[in-house]
Amino acid sequence: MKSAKAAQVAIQRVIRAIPRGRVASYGEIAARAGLPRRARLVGRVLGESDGLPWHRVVRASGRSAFAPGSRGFREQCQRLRAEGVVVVSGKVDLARFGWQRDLDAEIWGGILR
DNA sequence: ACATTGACTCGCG
DNA sequence: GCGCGAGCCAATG
Repeated sequence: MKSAKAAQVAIQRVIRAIPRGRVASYGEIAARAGLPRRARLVGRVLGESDGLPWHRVVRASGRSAFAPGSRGFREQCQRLRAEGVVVVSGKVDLARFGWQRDLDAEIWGGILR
């Protein structure tokens, strides 16, 4: 049973699991929800559901999915910075704040060893 | 059933 | 880094 509703629930669950101070891409979320190639579906669910940490979801490039300067764009940058995420030129460094691509430990571990 | 529409992604130039 | 085109797929009319 792979109903659309089941997919929606799976996606919501994954998004709620994104740690504070971290971000994840649409494709990443879809994959983690067991729905490869469903990035657009993630966007749809975000728009229809509320109560989700939508601001922690960005494009694969690290940029916001909202148009630069738009309401949602500014709101997202603001919320992210509020939880410690560094946003440079409307972009997040996935190597440092990406959820899955958590190179943080390895990078610093290597330098500070 | 067909066409359009995206909070997307990737490869090319 | 930016624009373009192609691939993608559920929802909508």
